[in-house]
Amino acid sequence: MSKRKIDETDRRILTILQNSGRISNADIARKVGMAPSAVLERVRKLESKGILVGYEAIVDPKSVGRSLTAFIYVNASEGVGATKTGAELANVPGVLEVHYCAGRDSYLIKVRCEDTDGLAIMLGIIGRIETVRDTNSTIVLNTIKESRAIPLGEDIGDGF
Amino acid sequence: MSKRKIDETDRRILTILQNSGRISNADIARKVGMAPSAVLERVRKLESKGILVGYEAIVDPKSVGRSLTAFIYVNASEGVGATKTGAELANVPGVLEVHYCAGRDSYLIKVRCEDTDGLAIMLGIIGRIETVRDTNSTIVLNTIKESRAIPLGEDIGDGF
DNA sequence: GATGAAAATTCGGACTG
DNA sequence: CAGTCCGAATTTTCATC
Repeated sequence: MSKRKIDETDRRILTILQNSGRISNADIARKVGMAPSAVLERVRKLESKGILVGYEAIVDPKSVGRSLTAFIYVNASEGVGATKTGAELANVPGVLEVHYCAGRDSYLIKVRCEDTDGLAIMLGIIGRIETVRDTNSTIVLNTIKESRAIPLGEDIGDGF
Repeated sequence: MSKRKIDETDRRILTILQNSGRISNADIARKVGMAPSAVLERVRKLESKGILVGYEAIVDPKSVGRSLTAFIYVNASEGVGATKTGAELANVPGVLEVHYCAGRDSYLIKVRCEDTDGLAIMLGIIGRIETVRDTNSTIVLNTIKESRAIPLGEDIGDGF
């Protein structure tokens, strides 16, 4: 079995890639002070181990007519362990995240649409899912930070 | 002023990059059936227009000791328009998203930590921010979908 | 589209724990 | 010896015309 832990070099590579996913392999090598071939080997290994899952370009939502962000609690009437509602929610266009949450017995989803009219349309689509009982929306006025980059300082990711 | 609207080719390029941000320019060109130079020119233009904001590698949170995702409503006692609390929240390690929300007069933040102990530590840090009144946490049991990729079908991104 | 420069990729061999 | 790194050779891509 392969080692589970990643070392300091892996952390540096991952941090670089999290912040600029399209940087060239040669540039990563320069930054970490290693040969490009060695860096590439590590990246491939991180990918095959499932640590590096993928790469996403970040599109400005406002530029493509998705100015409004909202979080919606979706209360579902399905048996514990059922995942049908979650899968259906995930398929609704504009639904970016679907999380099943403790306590509330419901899903928390993150959506993007053009405006409040678009949100109303989405809520209509969601409300028409058979297992959905009701929804509770929170509209985002202003996003201060939005990232997927996980801090990888050795003190944080590893230490406790 | 440059054109605000993006055309079908831009949408195809953006969709490809959203799903595989590290694909080579030549491969994009093959997929859209254009010359690499033309594709590169479009990508550069999308970047300079602020439509393509950046590129992120996606790291599996569980692989780096961040298995627990939680959403926290943070109630702040600050004047309308003040952004200090939001900025402070954004600086807390493990806080990935900070949204200022309508209605609740509070921030909704998304955090990742190792476990419930780590969450307790984060809540302590957040609670120590002067303007923070109280917090309300929702722990994620299971994430069905999590993406930043915005659907760019012409019907959706453009049509209404 | 062509062309020189740069980068990605492959692979054998060396070094290390 | 398994894992990692280097460096040279080859293929591919990039950037500029």
